[in-house]
Amino acid sequence: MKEQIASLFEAVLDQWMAKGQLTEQARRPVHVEATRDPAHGDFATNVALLHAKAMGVTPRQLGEQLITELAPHPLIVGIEIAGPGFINLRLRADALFEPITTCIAEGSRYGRGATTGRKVQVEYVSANPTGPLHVGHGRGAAYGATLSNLLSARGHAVETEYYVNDAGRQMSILGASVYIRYLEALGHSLQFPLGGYQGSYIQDLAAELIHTHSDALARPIDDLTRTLVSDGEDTKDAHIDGWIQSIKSTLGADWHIPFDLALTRILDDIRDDLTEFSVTFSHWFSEASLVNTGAIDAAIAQLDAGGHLYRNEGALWFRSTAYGDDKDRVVQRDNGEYTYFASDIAYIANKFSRGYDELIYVWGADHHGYITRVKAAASALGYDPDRLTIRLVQFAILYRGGERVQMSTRSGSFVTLRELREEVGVDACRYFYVMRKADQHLDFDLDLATSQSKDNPVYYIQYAHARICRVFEGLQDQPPFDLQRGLANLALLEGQEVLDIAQRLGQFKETIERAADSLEPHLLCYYLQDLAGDFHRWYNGTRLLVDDISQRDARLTLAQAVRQVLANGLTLLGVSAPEAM
RNA sequence: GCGCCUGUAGCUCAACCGGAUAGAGCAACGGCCUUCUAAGCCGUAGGUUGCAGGUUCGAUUCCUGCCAGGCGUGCCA
Repeated sequence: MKEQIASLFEAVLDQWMAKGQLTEQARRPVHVEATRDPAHGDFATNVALLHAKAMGVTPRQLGEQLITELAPHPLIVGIEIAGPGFINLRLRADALFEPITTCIAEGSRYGRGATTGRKVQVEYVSANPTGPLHVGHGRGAAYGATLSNLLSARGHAVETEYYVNDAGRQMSILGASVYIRYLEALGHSLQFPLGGYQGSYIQDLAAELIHTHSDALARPIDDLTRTLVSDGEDTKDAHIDGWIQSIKSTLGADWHIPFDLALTRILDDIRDDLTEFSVTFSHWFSEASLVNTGAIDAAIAQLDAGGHLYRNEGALWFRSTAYGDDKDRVVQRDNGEYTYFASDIAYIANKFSRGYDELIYVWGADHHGYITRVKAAASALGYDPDRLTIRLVQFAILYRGGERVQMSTRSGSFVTLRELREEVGVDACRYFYVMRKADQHLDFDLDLATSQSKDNPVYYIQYAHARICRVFEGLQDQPPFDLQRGLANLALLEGQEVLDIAQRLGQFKETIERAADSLEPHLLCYYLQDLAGDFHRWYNGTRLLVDDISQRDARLTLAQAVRQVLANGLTLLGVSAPEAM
C-alpha cells in the first residue's frame, strides 16, 4: 500500500522534472509512513516539505499543487495538508485490512522479501576451540544467528561460517595443557604451568588420553623440563612456550594425539552447545587449512608483489598505515612464524574469492582495534573494503540478585553458555541477548530472564501466541471456523484496536527490511512486543468466540494473522512459539 | 595522548537513514477476573534528550567545542 501511494507521488515529481520545474539534484525519494496519530490520517508523506525550497514556494503551497495533480486512487478517500506541510492520506476502511488478507495468504512466508540476488556471508562466534563457550560468546552467537535469519528473510542468499582457530599458539598451549595434565595423572610430580589452561575439562581430556593410550605417550619428565625457565607471573609465557617446544620435539609425530584429541573434543562440544542454542553454520572453516594449502604464503606473496610489505628488525611488516591504520603490522615474526594477522589476510582473500557481495564479521568489542587493519588488508589485496562489514558486539554483564556476576577466565569462574542456557532456557537466552542494540552493553538480568512473570518480555510475546492458540481450541463445541467466511467479513471488525493491529501487521515486512539492512535485530524484538501489546489490548476488551458466526470468524481471522506474524517473528529470533503456557 | 562507542523519565531502553504533542517496560500510585489463560488490560504521575553553539521551515537525530563514562591502542590470540 505504501509503495502504491509513493508511486502516485513519484509520478507527479516525474512530470515536474519533465517540465523543468524540478531538477535532478533537488529531487528526493518519496517517503510514505504510517501515521502515529490517528488524527493525521492513515498515511503521511513529507514530500512537499522536502521539495518546497528548491521549487521556490512554501511547503503548504506545494502540497496544494501536489494534491491537485495527484492521480486519483480508488482506495484513497481523504487527503489534506496539515502542520508545516505534511500531506495526510486517509484510506477506505477495507483497504486498511489488506495486511490481514496478505498475511493469511502468505502464511509462514509473510514478511519475507523477494530474492535480491545478493550473496552475503556472516562469520560469527569463531571462538578459539580452547574451551567451552562462555556467556560473552553467547551474545555473538545469538546476534549472528538472528542477523543471518533476518538477512535471509530479507531475500539475500546467506551463508554462515565459523572460523576455527586451530593453528595458533593458543592451540599449542591447549595441547600442552592436556599433555601435562596427562603426565600429572600418571603420577609424575610437577607444577602445572600458570600459562596453561586451568579448567577441569583439561583433566577430563587427560583422563581420556590415559584411557585410550595408557602410559604410551609418557616421556621422562626431566627431558621435558630440563630447558624450562622458572614459572612466574612475568615469565609464564616463556615457561609455557618452553613446554610446548620440548613436548613437540620429544613426542615427535605423537604430538598430534593430545592435540587432535583436545581440538576434536572441544570443537564437538562447541558444536553441540551451539546446536542446542539453535545456532548452526553452513561452514566450519579451518585456519590450519590456510596453512596447509599454502594460502598464507600466497596471500603474503600477493601483498609483497603489490609493494605492501617491508622488512624491519628481522620481521616482515604490512604497511597498513597506507590505509589509515595507526601503525604498521607484523605478518611474520623474526623467528619465521606467521602472526595471527597473516592468517586473517589469507582468510580475507579466501572469502572474497568465493564470490560474496558482502562479508559480515561479528566480533567481540575487544577486537575493535582490528577493524582498520583488516580493511587495510582487503584494500591492499585489491578488494573493495566497503564490501566488508564488521559489527562489534559488546559484552553482556550478568546480574543475579541485583549483584553483578564476576567472571574470570583465568580463575575458571566464568559462566559458560551451557550453564546460562540451562539456568534461563534457550528462549529467554536468545531473546535477551538480542533485545538491545549490539554495540551497547547489555545488562542481562538472570532473575528477570528466569522469572515466569509479566516482567519478562519474552513471555509477554509468547503469551499472546499461546492465548490465540487457546481461543482456537475453544472452538471444539462450536461450528467450525471458516477462513473464507472470516476474510469476507473483515469489514465487521470494529474499533481502534483492530486498526492498530492491522497497521502493525502491515509493518512486519518493513521491520524485517530495516532490521536486516541496519544489522539491528533488536528492532524485531520491539516490533513483536508492540504487536503482542496491540493484541492483548484488543483481546482484553473483545470476546472472540461470539455467537454471530460471521463476526466470530472475522475476529478469528484477525487473531490467526496475529498468531502467524508472532510465530514468524519468534522463529527469526530463534525463540519458540508455544501453543500453551 | 590518539582512535572508536555511549550520554534520553528514578531504573533498563526505543524513537522508522532530519519530521507533527520524544515513546515502551520496570519501579510508584489508583482501578479491572461468576465470560476464550490476570504471564493480561485501563488510568495517574514522571523530561530543558549531558552542556554550549551552529546548519534549517523543523534537530534526540547532522556539524563544532566542552563535560562524563566505556572500550581499544602488543613481533598476544
